Amino acid sequence: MVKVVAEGRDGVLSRAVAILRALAAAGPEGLRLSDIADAAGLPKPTALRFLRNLQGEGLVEDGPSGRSYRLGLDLFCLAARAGNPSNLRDLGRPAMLRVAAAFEDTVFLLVRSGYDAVLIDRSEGVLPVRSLTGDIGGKVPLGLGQGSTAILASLPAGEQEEVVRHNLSLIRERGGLDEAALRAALLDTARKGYCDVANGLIPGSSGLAVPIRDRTGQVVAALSIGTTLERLTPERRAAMAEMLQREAAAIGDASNPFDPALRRPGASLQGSG
Amino acid sequence: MVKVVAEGRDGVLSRAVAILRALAAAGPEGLRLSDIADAAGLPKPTALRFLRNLQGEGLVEDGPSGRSYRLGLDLFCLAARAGNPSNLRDLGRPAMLRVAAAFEDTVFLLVRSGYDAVLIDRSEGVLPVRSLTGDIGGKVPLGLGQGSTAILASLPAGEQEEVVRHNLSLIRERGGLDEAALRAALLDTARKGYCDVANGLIPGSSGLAVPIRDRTGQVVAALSIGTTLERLTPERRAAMAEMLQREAAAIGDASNPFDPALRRPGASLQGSG
DNA sequence: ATAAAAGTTCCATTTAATGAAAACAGGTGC
DNA sequence: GCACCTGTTTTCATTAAATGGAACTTTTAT
Repeated sequence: MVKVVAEGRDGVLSRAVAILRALAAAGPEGLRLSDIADAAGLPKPTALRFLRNLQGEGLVEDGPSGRSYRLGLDLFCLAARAGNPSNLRDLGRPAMLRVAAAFEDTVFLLVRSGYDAVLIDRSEGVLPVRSLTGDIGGKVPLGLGQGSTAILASLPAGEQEEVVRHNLSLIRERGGLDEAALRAALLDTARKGYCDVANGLIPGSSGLAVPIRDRTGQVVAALSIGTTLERLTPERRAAMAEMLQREAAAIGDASNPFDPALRRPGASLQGSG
Repeated sequence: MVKVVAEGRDGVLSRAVAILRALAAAGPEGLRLSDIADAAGLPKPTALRFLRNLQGEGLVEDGPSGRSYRLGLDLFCLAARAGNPSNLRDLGRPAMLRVAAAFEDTVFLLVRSGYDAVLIDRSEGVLPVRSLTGDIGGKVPLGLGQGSTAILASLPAGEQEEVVRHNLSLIRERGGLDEAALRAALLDTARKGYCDVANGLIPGSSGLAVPIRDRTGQVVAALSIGTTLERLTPERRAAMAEMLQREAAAIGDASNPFDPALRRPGASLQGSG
C-alpha cells in the first residue's frame, strides 16, 4: 500500500490531490474506499465525500469490481494538454518522427523535473522497447538511463553535484550505475556531446541520447533512442549521434528561452520517484 | 475565451477543476490571472488563492510569459495512469504495434465516453497523419471519423439514435457527414463490420476502423487506421480490415466484461467536444 | 447463521473559504 | 517625470462549508 498522505499541507485541495495520487499509484483495477481513506490519511466519510465530488467532475470513475474507484477519463483528457512545457512536445514531435523513420528504433522525449526526468513523448520503432520510465508520464531519477543521464551530464557543475548526491541511492536501488561508473559516464557524455549506453539495465538493450538546450544554453530536455546491442553497430551509432544532435539543436533553437518551468527545480521538488 | 464556469455546481473542488479546465483549453502559453478568474467565473482573489494552492501541488506551473499560469507536469504524470478503462490501453498496445508494423500506417485506439470518443493511444506510421481528435486525450463526437463512427454504428439501436440526434449538429459544424450520409455510413459499417472512410475530411486522407466489443458484446472502443487515399488500395483495404477485425476480437476477449465505465454514458455526459 | 469488515448516513461543531475593499505594481501616453 | 490605467496582491470581518465521531446498513468471510 502506497501512502500518499498530504503531510503537513492542509486545505481541501491537498486532500483531493492526495486521493488522486493514491489512485494513480494503484493501476487500472482501482482501489476500495477503505484503502483510499487509509492511503490518503482521511476518515472514511471524508474520503467518500471527496470521491463523490471527484466522480461528479469526471476525474474519478467506478472501477471494474463495482466497489472500487480509479482515475477517470476526464482527468486523462484534461491532463493531455499539460506536460508540454515551452511547447516542447509539439516542437519535438516532427524531429522524433524523423529520427524514428530514419533508424526504425524507438525514440523518447524526456524533460527535466527537479531531480527526475519525465517521459513526455515516444515514437515506436520496429521492435517494442521498454523504457525505464515505464509509460508516458513516467519518471526516472536523473542519471538512470541514457536520456536522463544526458540531461544530468549537461547541468552546471554545482547543480549536477547536488542531483548526483540526491539520486545516487535511488539509482543504485533501481539497478543503475555506482558512483564511479556514473561519474565516468557523465564525463564521457559531456565530452562527446551524447550519452552512450552500450548495454543497459535490461541485458542487450542499448541507447543513445543527447541533451536539448534552449537558446540560453540551459538544458531542458533530452532526445533519446532505445535499441538493442546488435542494432547499435558503429556505423549506426555514428549516424544516430549525428542526427540526434542536429535534431536536438533544431528543437532547442525553436524553444522559448524564458520559460521558468525549465530553469531550476523550484517548488515541485518532492519527486515521487 | 472559453468559459468553463462551474455552473450550478458548488464546492471547492468544482472551482479548482474549473480553473484546470480553463487552463487546459488555453494551450502551452498559459493564461493570466484575470483571464482565469473570468473563465472560471471566480473573483480574482479567489482565483489567485486557488492557483497558488494548485501550484503547491504541482498541478499548475508558471507560464513562459512570467505573469501567466498553465497546467503543470505533475498533472501530466498523475493522469498518465488514467484513461485506461478495463486496461484497454495496455491490452491494445501490442495489437496496435502489430498493425502499425504490418501496414506502416498510423493506428489509433479510441474509447467511448458518453456522446464522444476519446483518443487514448496512437502508433505512428511512416507518414504523419493528423487525426480529428488532435492529440492523445482529444475528443470527437461519435459519428465523426472512422473510429468514432465504428463505435456509433455498433451501439444498440435506441442508444445510437439518441447519440445521432445529439451529435448531428456538432458533426455538421465540424464538416462531417449530413444526416442521410451518416445513416448510410452507419448501415454500411454495421453490415461490413468495419467503417470505411474513402476520402475523409482532410482531402486525400482515408481510414478504416473496427469496433472493439467486450465479452458481453458491448461496444467499448475502436481500433482505427489512418492513411491516404492512394495507400488504401483494394488489396490493402481487404488485408487491413481482416487484420483489424482479428486484433479487435483478441482485445475484446481479453477485456473485463464487467466494467461499469464502459457500459452507459453515466454521469460524465457533459461532453465538452 | 454469525461475525467481521466495508460502506454509508447524520448532524453538531468548528474550521477554513470567501470576496469586497483597498493598497500595490508596472506599463503607456502625455 | 507625472498621471492614468490595468492587472495583481494583501487584508480581514463575514459566512458558508468542510469535518469526522457515532450510529446504522450492507457486504463478505467463516
